[in-house]
Amino acid sequence: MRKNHQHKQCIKNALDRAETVSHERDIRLTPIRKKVLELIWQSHKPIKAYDLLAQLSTDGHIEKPPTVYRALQFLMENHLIHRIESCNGYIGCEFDHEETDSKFFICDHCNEVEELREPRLNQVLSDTSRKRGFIPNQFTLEIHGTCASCAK
Amino acid sequence: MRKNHQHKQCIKNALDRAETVSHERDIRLTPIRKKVLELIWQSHKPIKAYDLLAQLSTDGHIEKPPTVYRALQFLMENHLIHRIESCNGYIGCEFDHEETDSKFFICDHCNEVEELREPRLNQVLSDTSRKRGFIPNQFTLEIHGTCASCAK
DNA sequence: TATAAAATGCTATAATATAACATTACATTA
DNA sequence: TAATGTAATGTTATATTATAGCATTTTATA
Repeated sequence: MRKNHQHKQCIKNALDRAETVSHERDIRLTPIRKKVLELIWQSHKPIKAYDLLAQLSTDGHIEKPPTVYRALQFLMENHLIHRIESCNGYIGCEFDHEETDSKFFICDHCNEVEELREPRLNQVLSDTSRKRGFIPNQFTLEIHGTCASCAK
Repeated sequence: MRKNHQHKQCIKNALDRAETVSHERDIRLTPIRKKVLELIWQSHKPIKAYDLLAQLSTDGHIEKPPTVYRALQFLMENHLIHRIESCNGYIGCEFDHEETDSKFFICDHCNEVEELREPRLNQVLSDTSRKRGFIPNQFTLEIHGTCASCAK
């Protein structure tokens, strides 16, 4: 669990940032998309598509899978969220980046995820690739283990 | 596509190695498990569970999903194959390692996958983790891009 | 051989994701 | 502002990936 962390503010920052980049890029953060983004930001644990679907549904109205998958696709294309492959879940993007990289620490105790931005690491990954004649296009790094709080 | 590569020999090496470690570790490489491993080694592209299932089935007998998923689980637990998360597919393990690391180059043109063993990279990943107070347990790295053959 | 453990067989179903087409909302410009 | 094209959403159906649970068979060993 993250310490020293005002999560309400964290959510607000994320949504504000999303609004900002949407204006900048002239893309449409529609109510559905914004709601999905907000639900994803409720925690720092990856959330699954069908959990989002359940939370989007109300007594009067049950959302259908394509609704949430389309919103997820939009949010991923615009680098506002990432998919955590090893969890089949989705997480808010913590950085304002354009690259498609996806690098995370995933705590197997509390399930929280922390995004990793480390230019030096990207450099090492690039170098390692090129040394092998491989032209990298996207790095997906998922480091499972125990986070600082859980290790105490 | 890999060059300078005698794939029949490559398959044979892999299966021989599997036999050897099975004896060493006193685990049972049963006919089903061996057949699945052999099918996985037919290429260096990740193969999907239901494609394996189809190939295991004959005119007279259709295999059921648990059969293949159990074989896959056994092979993964014993580090004989890896799951490529970003492809929902399975690939033969190219190294004789005990760690649970899973590090790959994945060519988005020919779909071939090459496993990466690079102690220095592991060191960097470990260091980066520990610097953040994260105790790593398993690295999953999937580098998508263009392989040397396809780049020519 | 008797027995326990491991492996396999089998049915059903859960969990994740997309195709295809209809409808509605929005943006642009005639 | 009406006409039009594009983007977004609604809806139904279905594809894909994976596991639970229990019965039966095989294997290892007492």
